[in-house]
Amino acid sequence: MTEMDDIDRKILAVLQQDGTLSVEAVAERLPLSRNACWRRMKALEEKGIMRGRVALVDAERAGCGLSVFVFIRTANHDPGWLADFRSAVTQLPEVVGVYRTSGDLDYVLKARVRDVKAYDRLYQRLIEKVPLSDVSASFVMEEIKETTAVPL
Amino acid sequence: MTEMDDIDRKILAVLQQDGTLSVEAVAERLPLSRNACWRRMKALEEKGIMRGRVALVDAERAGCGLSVFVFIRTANHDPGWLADFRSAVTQLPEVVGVYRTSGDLDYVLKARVRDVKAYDRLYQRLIEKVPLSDVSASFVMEEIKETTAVPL
DNA sequence: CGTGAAACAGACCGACC
DNA sequence: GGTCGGTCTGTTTCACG
Repeated sequence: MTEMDDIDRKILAVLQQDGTLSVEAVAERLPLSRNACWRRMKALEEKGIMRGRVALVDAERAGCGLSVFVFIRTANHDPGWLADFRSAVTQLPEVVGVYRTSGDLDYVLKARVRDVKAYDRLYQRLIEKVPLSDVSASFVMEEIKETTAVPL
Repeated sequence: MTEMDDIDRKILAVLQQDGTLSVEAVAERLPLSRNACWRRMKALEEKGIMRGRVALVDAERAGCGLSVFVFIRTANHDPGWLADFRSAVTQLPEVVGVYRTSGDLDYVLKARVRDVKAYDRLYQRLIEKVPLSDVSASFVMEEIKETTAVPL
C-alpha cells in the first residue's frame, strides 16, 4: 500500500528544492548510487508522484507583483453556474488558484495582477462571465512565505 | 530599463509549463535559434527573473492531501510578536504560504496536512510558539485550479 | 542494491557573419 | 539576431555481481 519509502521522500525533498540537480548530485546527497537514484527518479515520474518540473518566475519582475485573495460566498446555485464559474476561472491566467472550501466561505481565489487597476479589470471580466453576489478581496501587502514544496 | 521583451516572456511561458524542455525544444517554439535562446535563458536566470526550477510533487500521493486556509486577525502587536510569528511559520514545513493582507484580515496562511487531525496538531504547534487570538480555518474541499505559472 | 562501460543527447561557449 | 563546431557534462541503457 505504501507508495513511497523514505529514500523516495528524500529524493523528492531534494528535487522540490532544486530541480536542476543532476542525477549524480541527487544521488550523492542520500547517499545512493547514481544508477539506483536514476531508477527511483524514473519510477517517481512514471507513477506521477512527481508531477513535473517547472521554472519559477519572479512575479514582481514579470510585472504582476500584486497578489490578491478573493473570497466568494454564493448562496444560490444555478445548475450551470458552477460549470460557468469553473470555466471562467480556469481560463483566466491571472487566477492562479481556486479552491472550494468548508466554513463560512464557499470559494477562495488567488490571483496575480500588476496593480489594483488590473485587479479591477480582472474582477469585471469575472463577473461578466458568471454572476457573483458576495465577493470580497484582500490585497497581499507582503508575501512572507511562499513555497511549492509539499511537506514530506 | 525594460527587463524583458516579448520573446523573453514567451520563453518563460514555455518553461513555466514544462521545465524539462531542452534549449533546442524551447527555441523551436518561438521560433529562435538554439544559441540565441540559450543566451536569453542564461540571462533570465542570471537576472533572477527565472528564480529556479523545481520538481512538483503530487500532494495527495505524498500524504498531505488536505489543504487549509487559515485566517488570522490580530489587533495588538507586541514588538517581538511579528518576529516570532514569521519565524514560526517559516520553520513549519506544512505552512506553504503566508501573506500579510489588507482588509479585514491581517494574515492569510495556506497549509498542507494529511488530515484534520494533522491540522489540529499544526495549529497547536503554532499557537504554542506565538499567541493568536482570532483564528479561523477553512478546509479545502476541492482544488479547482492551482498553478505555479505567473501570468505573462 | 552496487559497479562499470558505452552510446547518445544536450549544455556550454567561443568565433564568426 | 543567426550559424558552425568544438568540449564537456549528464542521461540513458546495457551487462554483471
